[in-house]
Amino acid sequence: MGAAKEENQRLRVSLDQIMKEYETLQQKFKDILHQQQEVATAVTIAINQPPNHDESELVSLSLGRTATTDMIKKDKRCSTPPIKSVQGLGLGLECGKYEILSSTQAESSINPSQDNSQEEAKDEDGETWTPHKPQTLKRSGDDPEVSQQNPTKKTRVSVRVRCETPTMNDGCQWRKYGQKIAKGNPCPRAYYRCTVSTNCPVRKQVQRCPQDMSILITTYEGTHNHPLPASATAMASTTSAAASMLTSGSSTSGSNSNPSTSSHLNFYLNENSKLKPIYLPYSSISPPPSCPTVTLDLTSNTLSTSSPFNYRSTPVATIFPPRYSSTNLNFSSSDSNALPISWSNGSLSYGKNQMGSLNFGSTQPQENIYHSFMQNKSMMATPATTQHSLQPDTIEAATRAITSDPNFKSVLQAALTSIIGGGAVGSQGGGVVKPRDTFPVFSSLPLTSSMNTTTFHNKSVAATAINSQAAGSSSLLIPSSRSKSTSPETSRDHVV
DNA sequence: CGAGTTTGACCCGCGC
DNA sequence: GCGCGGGTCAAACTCG
Repeated sequence: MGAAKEENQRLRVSLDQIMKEYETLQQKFKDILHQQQEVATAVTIAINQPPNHDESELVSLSLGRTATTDMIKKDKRCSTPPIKSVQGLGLGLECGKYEILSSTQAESSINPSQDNSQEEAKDEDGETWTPHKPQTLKRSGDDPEVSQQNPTKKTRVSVRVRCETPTMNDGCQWRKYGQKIAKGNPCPRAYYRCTVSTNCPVRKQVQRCPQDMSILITTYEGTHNHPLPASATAMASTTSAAASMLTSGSSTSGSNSNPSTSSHLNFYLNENSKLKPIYLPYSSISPPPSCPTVTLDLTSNTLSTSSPFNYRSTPVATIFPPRYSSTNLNFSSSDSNALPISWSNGSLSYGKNQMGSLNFGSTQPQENIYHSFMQNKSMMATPATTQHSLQPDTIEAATRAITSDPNFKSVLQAALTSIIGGGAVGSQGGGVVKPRDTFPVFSSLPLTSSMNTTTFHNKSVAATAINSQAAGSSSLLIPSSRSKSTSPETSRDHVV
């Protein structure tokens, strides 16, 4: 948040400066024009210098705003700096709108992500994993580099979630084709392939985390070559966004201090600033280094009952079918209109109803909350205690690192907006964040007071919120020991 | 009976 | 070249 505020301040200052220069230039231009009018005849001046031409030239100084000419006309001779400053600030806050707009345009015109192109080249010319493939603008210099690094490597997306069921319902149809006991993990690894389409190349591996049996690790690989069910779009979007992050943002940082060490970006959906990750850089499920992997870690295992947001203490019933436990990751849809998407992995769930509202809240009954809480507490005492605790400075450095990565921001933005927007994109006008169930990322936003009651007319607003939040929220933390020193070029695994 | 699961065998890449 | 381990195949089996 601090970084975002500073950036806002910088933008505001620069905008003010530009506006002053603009006014100065305008005044000079007026003077010149006036002098010319005095020297030349009134008729020739009127012909050679039509006012519109002048104004159109001035538009180019508008710092990338939409810069309608009528606005220039309004400002033409009487500048209104305060209003413009607000506009300029609004520009910064609404950059997500611009990006989403651009990405929407990109969806129809630009070939999605690098990994998709790789997979399409390798597998088949199927559809992309998701229409909500995030597009990070202006990173053309990155992707070719990535493609050179991994010309034929498939990008995997691993999702870690607390789930009691053997497999999580992500909306797709899967057929199990094999099972293997991996070395170092007593839990067997199951292999599934997508059966929505007969020749769909997408496969997934499901395995329990050896350190914490309640954690289900699902690794997706490949790109669907068929339209996805609505209930599967969210997961697909998320995973593809994460994969895109890996492929797009993996060439920006410097050298890796430890090439053999995977780089992990831990995105903890957690309201608690104290990070207690279950952090398994060398889990046996980790694929070989030849396969870059993004890990979506949704196993946030802390629960702060004193949290001001308290989103877990406001259970939202009937968001997902009751047959799923509180630790279930559920993308199934029990209603064609409603799309109950609940990542109720003990700390996060979200759902979108017909109104497109967004619930980042617990869906579990109170007694389950207690059990989950106790479970989480116990689990915090076992594997989490083996993790190194983060110092505030490292958290700050990590936050700075993560916020300095535009690829991550855009991808995270796209991922979350794809979830938030879901099927309502363009049709239902977005969602409403419920104040009490507000996802912690939203909660600590400076815009919270308005966002709590504001309909997301554009999913990008939420994306911008996420994006802004990424600048300093305690919900978004990185173990700095890795994020600072590792390079995505040589690090293939990313825990998000 | 068809669809899905199980499970041993097989293939293949990688490290030594 | 060999062994190991991950990934896949496919026949047998189960279930609705």
